[in-house]
Order: sequence, then structure tokens, then C-alpha cells
Amino acid sequence: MNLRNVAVVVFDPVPVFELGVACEVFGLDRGREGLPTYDFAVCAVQRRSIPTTSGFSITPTHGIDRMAEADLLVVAATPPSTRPIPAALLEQIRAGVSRGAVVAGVCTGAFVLAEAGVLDGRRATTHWQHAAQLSASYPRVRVDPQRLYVQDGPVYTSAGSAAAIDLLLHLVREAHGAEIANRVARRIVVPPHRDGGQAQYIETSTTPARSAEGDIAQLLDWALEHLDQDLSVDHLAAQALMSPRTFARRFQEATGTTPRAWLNQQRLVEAQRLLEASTDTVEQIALDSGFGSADTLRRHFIRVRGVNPEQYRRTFQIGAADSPHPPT
DNA sequence: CCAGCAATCCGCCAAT
DNA sequence: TAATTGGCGGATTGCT
Repeated sequence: MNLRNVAVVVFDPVPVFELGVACEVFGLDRGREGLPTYDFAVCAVQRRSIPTTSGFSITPTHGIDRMAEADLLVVAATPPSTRPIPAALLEQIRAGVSRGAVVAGVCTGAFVLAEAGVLDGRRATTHWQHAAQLSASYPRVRVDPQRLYVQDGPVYTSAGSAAAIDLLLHLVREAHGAEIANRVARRIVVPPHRDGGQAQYIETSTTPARSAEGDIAQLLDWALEHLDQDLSVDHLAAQALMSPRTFARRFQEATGTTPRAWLNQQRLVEAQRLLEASTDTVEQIALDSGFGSADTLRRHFIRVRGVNPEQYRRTFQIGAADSPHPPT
């Protein structure tokens, strides 16, 4: 994916948080830190002062014609009152998909993508409060409210507000690799725990935070530092001072996945980083990231990324453009 | 790609 | 009594 030019579309009222996330990830010049820079624009149908969800107003600098230049179109959350959606805007979205751009619907932005028709037959998610309505209004969209974010081809959607971060970082990872995505994540101080390459498979937690989450969070930090070691469930449980059975339950509650699945995700992200940043052999990288052998790493890699480690490395070391797209 | 085998996961339940 | 714990066994996953 070539990702240089990003356009965000906002409506009335402008969702402050979602717009802020997009600005934080794509709208700041971090070129001095060796991170990618973007042509970034906030667009709206009418270039006038638009009220936000929090009482103040902003004035977009661009109209929706600006969307035609973008590699990535981010559609911010839209209240159901924003109807009808201007035909010219829907046309920009359809045209974007046709010419190979990527579109991302954040939160209720999925409704706009659905209205444009680019979600027909595709999987998508949205804020859990609106999932039923999305499904009812657009029967051709396969709504999965359990995911933090969902990719289907060039169309991405994310659940509630905070999942926008996970989605946009995922896009950064696809375009620029795990190393860059991790650095951006660190820069905006997002904890790495949901930052696995497969965060879209983590179920959104509806259970309230429990005190045990702190213990698990500590353990996750510890495990990330020791990925190359034998991290069996028994070892992890001992480290967390719990019985294996209780540990497994706590882990589920805190992360939404099982220990093994989480470890595999984290190890895969580490392997990706090493493939990009080092010239070590795949065998060595497999050992350093905690996979028992190059063969094991290869199988996990193909399953998640759709290409083998050698191909992935070549893509990122020669041309920074055109990252492989995993089949969905 | 397969087979053999170990680790893992999860429902169940007795004990706290 | 209600909630939590943790051991057990069988089905499954997934490693070598």
C-alpha cells in the first residue's frame, strides 16, 4: 500500500476524538524522527465553520474534491441525523475504491461507507450501539460487532472511539511495517498490549475492568521482554503467582484471547520488526522472537500476513511502497 | 503434507 | 448461600 496522502471527511457535528486520532497519527510532521510524513487534509462538504461534539467549532480547509487525491480516505463518525449524505461525497468514496485507494470508516462512519455501497457483501464493524441498525439498514453488509476493527479488501471499519487508534495504527503497519507502527504507537503512548498484528480478532470487552487486570498487564509487560524464552502457560502462571487455571481465566478476562494466541501475535509482530530491521537469517529471527524453528515462524507468518517471511522482508527492504495485502 | 505426540483450552465440579 | 478457586479429563490445537 502506498500511503502518502490522507484525507479525513467530517460532518456536522465533528467528532472531536475520532478526528483527533486521525490528526495524531497522520496529521503531525514527525519527519525529524524518521517517521513518515503525509499530505493531510480535513475535508467537508461545506467549507464553513462546523460545530463539534464538544461545543466549539472548526473550519475545514478543504472541500470534498480534495478526496480525489488521497491514498487513504478516513470517514469520521457521523450522527444518524446527517441524512441524506450528499451524493457527491458518496461518489468520491466509490471513486476512491475504484482507483485503488483505501477507505476507513471510523465508528459510525461505517454507515457512510454502507450508503456509498462499498460495503456490499463485505464484512464490517461499527460501534456496538449501532451494530443492529447498520445490519438492518444495509442487509448486504456483514456486520460483526465483536471486532475492534475489520478489514475486507480495501475497506476498513472500526468499532467505538478508541478502536480508531487500533485501526489507524494497523493501516500504518500495513503501509510502513511493524517497526514504524510500533514507534508511532509509542510516540502517542498507546500500550502495546492490543498492538498485535491480529488486534482485529480481539473481542471488544464489555465486562468492567477488574483489579486482576493490573496483575495481567504487568505480566504482559514482562512477557514482551522475554519473548525468546519458553513461555508456557505454566511458566506464565508461576510468574504471575497464580495457578494455571486461574491464570488462564484472568488472562481471558483481561485480553480477550488465550495466552498462546496472544503470544503468537506478539511474537509475530517482533519477527516482522526483525525482518525489517535486521539482516539475520529467518532461522535466527525465529529463535529470537520465540518461535521454535523457521518452519514454525513461516507457517504463522503465512497464515496472518499471507506471504512468507522472505517475501515480506524483500518487500520492505527494497521498495517501501506496496506492502503485500493479506487475503481476507 | 503427514503422523505422532505434547501442550493448550474449556467445561465441569468439589472445595474453599 | 453466593462467589471464587483450582484440579481433572477430554477434545482440540499445533509443534516437531
